[in-house]
Amino acid sequence: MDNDAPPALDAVVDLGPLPGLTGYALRRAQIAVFHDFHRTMEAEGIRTAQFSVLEVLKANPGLRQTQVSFALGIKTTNFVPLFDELERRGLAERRPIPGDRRAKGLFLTEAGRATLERLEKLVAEHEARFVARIGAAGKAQLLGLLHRLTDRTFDPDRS
Amino acid sequence: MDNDAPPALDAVVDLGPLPGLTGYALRRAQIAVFHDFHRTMEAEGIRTAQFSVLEVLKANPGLRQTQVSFALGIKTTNFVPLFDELERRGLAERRPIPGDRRAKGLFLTEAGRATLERLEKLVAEHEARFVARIGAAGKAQLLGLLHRLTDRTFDPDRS
DNA sequence: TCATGACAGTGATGGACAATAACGATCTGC
DNA sequence: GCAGATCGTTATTGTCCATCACTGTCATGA
Repeated sequence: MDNDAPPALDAVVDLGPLPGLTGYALRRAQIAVFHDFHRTMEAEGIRTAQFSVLEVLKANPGLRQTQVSFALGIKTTNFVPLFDELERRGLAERRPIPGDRRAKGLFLTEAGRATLERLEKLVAEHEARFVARIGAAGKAQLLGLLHRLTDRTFDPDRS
Repeated sequence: MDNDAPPALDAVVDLGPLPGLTGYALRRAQIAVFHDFHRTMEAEGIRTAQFSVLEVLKANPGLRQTQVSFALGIKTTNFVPLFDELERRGLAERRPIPGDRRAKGLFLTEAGRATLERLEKLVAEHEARFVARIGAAGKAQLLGLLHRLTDRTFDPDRS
């Protein structure tokens, strides 16, 4: 008897202290949520960072690149190709800023506004799936805790 | 009159619906926590994935690569160089498994065990910083909520 | 006025991390 | 003993984040 058990790839593995670590739990949850987000947005071909840029543009038309990328915690360097893509797809655009020829103001296009409306519906459904899991109260609690964690954990920036 | 105000790079920017989205809040928190982790581990030169592997090995000596990577949600493909590095640094090792010449069992070395003990102290301090922010009860709540979010959001795997 | 330094945006590049495709060696079941 | 699955590996690709170096523009003050 006794085969030594064919190793069962999904055998129960003791993760030790990992499940009790904030960072580990956060990472797993973030992966799960983003995975759902990506699947939700698959048809539209929009990724998280792109979506967040569109939202910021909607709320603050005319901001310069520096401001948008700073607000979202994206290096301006990396922001460039990200926005290039949005511009290439006709969802947003750079316009010259009257008083400063270095800077460029960022705006949604009409197509961008329309697209964003569709996206927001999808995001609402996406979000609803999580509320279904933890309840509205749970979500409120979660957001509160996360904000307390995030808020100035370290100084965010350029020295 | 009226200068149009020098744009103030950290001017208040309206993030629209983003702060209310689970995924956005999670991402920001995760970045903050990992940033702290990286700074904490900087001296030891250990990254999150490596740490998690070491912990799993400590809790389950002799597991095969497939099992460890599956348990941690890492593709075996990507697991290889990760473990190579741990082996190169003498913290862990692959050993042949008696009944199966394809498979390799993974173990901590003595050095690995010693290192891990130091790491765990650092991680405890790291963790304590967050408990200081949200309290022990807050952390318990947070972990509970995160687990409920994570747990089978989508089917976890291959296929 | 013009030289210097700061600033906005861009390009090129590299590291960490995830995913896919394909392969050699080995095991398993029929 | 052969077909098909499994284990580990290589190679390759794409995304994300970071650093460095550069251009063009501005602002200041000597």
